Order: sequence, then C-alpha cells, then structure tokens
Amino acid sequence: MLRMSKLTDYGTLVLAQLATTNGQLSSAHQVATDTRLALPTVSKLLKTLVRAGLAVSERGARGGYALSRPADEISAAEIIDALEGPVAITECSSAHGNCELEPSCRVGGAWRRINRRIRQALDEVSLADLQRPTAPRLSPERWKGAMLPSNKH
Amino acid sequence: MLRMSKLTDYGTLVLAQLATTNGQLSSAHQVATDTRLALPTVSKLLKTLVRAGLAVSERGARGGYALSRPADEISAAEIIDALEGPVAITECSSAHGNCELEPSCRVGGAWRRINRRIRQALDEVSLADLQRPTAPRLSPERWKGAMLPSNKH
DNA sequence: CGAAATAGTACTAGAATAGTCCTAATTGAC
DNA sequence: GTCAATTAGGACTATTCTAGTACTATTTCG
Repeated sequence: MLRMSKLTDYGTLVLAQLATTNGQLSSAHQVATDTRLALPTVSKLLKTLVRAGLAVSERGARGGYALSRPADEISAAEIIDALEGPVAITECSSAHGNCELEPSCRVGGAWRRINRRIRQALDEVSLADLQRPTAPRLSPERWKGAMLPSNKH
Repeated sequence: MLRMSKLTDYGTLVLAQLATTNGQLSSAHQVATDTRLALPTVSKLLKTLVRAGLAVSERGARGGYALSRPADEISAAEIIDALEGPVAITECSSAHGNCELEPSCRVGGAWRRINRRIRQALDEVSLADLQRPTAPRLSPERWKGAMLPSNKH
C-alpha cells in the first residue's frame, strides 16, 4: 500500500508534540502521555530521532528532549529518512547494483522519476505544516473526552 | 522506506512485457521467460492483474494474457492499487475510523494532503511512460527541472 | 480424449516490524 | 555522597506481512 511504517507515523506525532513546547525539554514520559503512545515505544523513537539529529536530548534528573531546529525547518522527508531510511519506492530507486534484473529492466528510470517527485512533495512540507490543522482545532478539553479506555501496550 | 512490495515491482515488469506484444496473447510461461521472473510468481501476478481489470486472459490450449487497454491508458496508480491496495502512506490516509488516535491526531490532515500529491504523481504516469525510460512522452520540460546530475539509467 | 493453458485457493518459510525489557550512564536534589 | 529521575544502548520476542510454492479444478484446442 505504499505506506510508511507505524513507527514513522508515531514518530511524527512525537515530533509534533515536541514542537508545541517552544524549546523546553519534555521527558519521554511526558511525550508518551501527551501523544497517548506507549512509553517504551516513544522512548525508542526519541532515541532514534536524536541520533538522526532531529531532536536533542539532555540526560539526568531534569533531562528530556526537544527539537533540534524550529519546526518549520524540519521536513517530512527528513522525518521519514530518519525513521525508515531513504525514501525509495522500489529497491532500485535510491541505489544501484542490488537488482539482478537491472541490465534488462526497462522501467527503472521511470520509477526513479516518480520517486523524485514524491520526495519533492515530502520536502516541501515541514513539521510546522504537519502540525497546522486543516479543520478547526480541537481544544485540549475535547481531547480528554476522547481518551481511550485502556492505554496499555 | 516508503516502498512498494517486490511483487508490485515485478507486476510492472510483467505489464510492461505485455505492452510489447501489441494485443497478442502471451502465455504465463512466455512472460516469465521474457522477464526472467519465476513462473509461479508471474502466474500469480497475472491472475491478480486480470482480477483487477488491467489484463485480460483467455483459457485453454492457446490461451494467454494481454493488456485490457492500451498502455497509455493504464496509470502507475492503478498498477499499485491492483497489486497492493489503495495508495496510503499512513493507515488513516485513505480511510477514516481505523485509528484510535484520530480524535487527538493533529497531523492526519497533512498526511492526507501529501498522500494526495503522491497519488497525483502516480496518476500522471502511464504504463507507456514507464516503458519509455529515457524519453517521457508528455512535456519533457516538466521533468527537466527535477533531473539530478547523476541520473544513470 | 489428452495436452496446454488459466483459475482459484491454501499453505509454508522467511523477513520485517512492532513492541518490550534490561542494564549502564548521567545529572540534579537533598 | 547517595538517591531518584532520566536518557542511551542494545538484546530479545512475538506478531504480522511478504514471497514464493503447490495442488486441484476448469477451459479450450486439436
């Protein structure tokens, strides 16, 4: 279905959450609560995001995470790159040499063009754009009402 | 990595092969030979493509497969739809109601917009274009801007 | 009838994904 | 200095998805 993994999706939520704190540190626990995702998952994602340079962290008792840059300087493409590697709809879209069929493959070039256009679309959208709701924004009170019965995981 | 499955990739090769026969029937065996893919795999793909309406088949001793329409009337989006279901980079990109987080999700709308653009890119490319790796038929200017320096193939 | 071909479906093995858990390192507070 | 809170890193497991195979039934030509 040409889709991102769930973790990438969750990672976007995590980043969007960090974008709301205006540079202040949030603990993994805090982020997990706010996004309603399981703590271990959020923790894993945050580590990955730090390693990818999209977030920064501070250790210790009052440590936590924050965005490494303003939300409008982080693109959707970067987020996907960070969480699932380079965008490539076919295996041969990004790198050469892995495909035995390549010498006789007549369609590779076109997929690469399509890939580039997808990449372009993802480059043009920033985290700030992702955060910006299209529909009227829901108030925090409304979210509480939508709280799930059991947030186990 | 935001990618299609291998089968979709192979399916494109299979369709591209059918597009070379000018409406004449090819047996699964023939297609497998020409594409260098395994026969059972090709066979499975062809069945799927027929069910999706992209190919037609004729049974019996001199049966085989052919495209259901001219190659320039089959879009990349249709091929992906046929082989891996609707294009949807996130689970909530195509349909509502499956995501528990949706009530509190602030990024869904934006992913849907991105999804629409990707879909658009895939709609604009036909099987005939896919087959034509070096020279896209429709307005070459459209592609030139996006050309990267090291674009072999 | 028998050979050649597609149709349909069920199954298996392997890979990738999602998620959890444990231990170490770091920092602030008392 | 010790304790508690927190991130870092990695190992591990369970589950889901994908790719590929196999088998049986059906159709058609000669």
